[in-house]
Amino acid sequence: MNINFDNDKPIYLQIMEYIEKSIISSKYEAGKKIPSVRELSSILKVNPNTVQKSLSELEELGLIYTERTNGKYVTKDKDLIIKYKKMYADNLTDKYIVDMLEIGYSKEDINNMIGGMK
Amino acid sequence: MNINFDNDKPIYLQIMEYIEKSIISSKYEAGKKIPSVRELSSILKVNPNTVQKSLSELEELGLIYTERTNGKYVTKDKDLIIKYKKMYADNLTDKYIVDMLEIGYSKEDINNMIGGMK
Amino acid sequence: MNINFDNDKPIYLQIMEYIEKSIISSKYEAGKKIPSVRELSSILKVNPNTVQKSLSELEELGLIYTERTNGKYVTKDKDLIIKYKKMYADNLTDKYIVDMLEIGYSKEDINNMIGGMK
Amino acid sequence: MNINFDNDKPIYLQIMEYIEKSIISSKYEAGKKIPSVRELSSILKVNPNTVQKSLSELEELGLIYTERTNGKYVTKDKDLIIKYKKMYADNLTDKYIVDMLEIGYSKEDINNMIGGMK
DNA sequence: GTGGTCTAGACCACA
DNA sequence: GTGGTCTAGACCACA
Repeated sequence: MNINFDNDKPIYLQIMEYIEKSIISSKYEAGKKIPSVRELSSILKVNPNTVQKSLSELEELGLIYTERTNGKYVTKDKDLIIKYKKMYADNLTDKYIVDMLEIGYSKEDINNMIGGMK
Repeated sequence: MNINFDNDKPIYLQIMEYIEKSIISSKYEAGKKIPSVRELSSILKVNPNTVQKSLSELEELGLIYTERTNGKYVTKDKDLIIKYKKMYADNLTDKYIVDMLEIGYSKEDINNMIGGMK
Repeated sequence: MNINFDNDKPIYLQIMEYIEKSIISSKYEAGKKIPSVRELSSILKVNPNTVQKSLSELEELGLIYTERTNGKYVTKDKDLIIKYKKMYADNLTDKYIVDMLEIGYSKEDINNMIGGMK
Repeated sequence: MNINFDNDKPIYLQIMEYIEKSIISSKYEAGKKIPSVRELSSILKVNPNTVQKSLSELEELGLIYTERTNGKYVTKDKDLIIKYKKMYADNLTDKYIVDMLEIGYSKEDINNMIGGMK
């Protein structure tokens, strides 16, 4: 479960997305503690400041919260997680379809490609 | 036909992708002249150097070529354009499916979402 | 260890060639860090952007690689360096001989001139 | 006897060199008329102004001269041509040897490469 | 008018 | 401190 960082996007955003995905896919479960900044920074081989920034962003979204001196936790609000999960999937899908239409594929083409992947 | 620049990605890459899409969707046709650096830079409201960089990258891919003092043209090689179009669509599709699977959707879920969009 | 820039050739190409020569002659050794963009630009008295462009070209050749926020390094692939060295020498030699033949020197003349330099 | 123009060098210089070579190799003979600006520009597929500039430079070197309303001629001074030929060959040879030494070839290596070409 | 190169200099992400 | 991106703007070669 490694990140292959994309040189063309800020690392902190890529980490943020990585953790968001871990939450909405229940890899990090509601209410459970997430790895410490130090652990994450050593796993991901990035500077702790960078991890810190990613986590602050997620805290603003309400997906994690901090217990002082104790660590950071995934929100207990399962509905919120589900809401973000749905938003995330809808965004992916919309963006995917728009991109395909823009380069000249029809909805039927798309259905065939997706169906063919089964 | 505007670009809404995404702050989290270099502008030159976004322009590059925009023009690549214009080519593989035949908005810019094989062998035809593309707008000059100055035109593009004034349409897109970016510096000519930035456009220049985007176009250099596309030239490296072989999708455009330069006629000295005359302008830049879409490649005449239609097969190459088709190849890039196919690659582009495959990448979008693969990435979309992997992303969806990673956050916990099944292939059936995906088919439903895509089918539902019809 | 200076470059006398030739007015009739883009500076970035001359810098590129200068660094390529430094690498294939092992002045810059495999795997070692090369001077930073800022250092080079101050040594060579050119704009950092110009140096940047030269180094991008070398990166495309695979002769150097970038470590994010850390610096640029000569490739560790010694075979690649040797390959470029051989190519460079072969090109020089071929071009030299063709040029000499074109202006009317025979192979024997050339051998005499080269031999005479000993 | 075509020129493959090198994009990285002014065309007028490449043409100038091409004609200089034609003169010192006696392809254009001493005292003989050289092709007109129009002919050259149509052969080389470049703008007449560009050819004009190349010829002016050669005229400054004394290698050609203009007969008003009649055309341009190679100098009648055969010694001058020989002098330029020798200079040209010496320059090529010096530059070649310096380049090879700089990337780490010995004089012996060079002799072997040149000898091997026989 | 067209592309290409270059400079001065700012600002960003990251260590 | 390190590389990367971007702008404003100048100047060049060539048609």
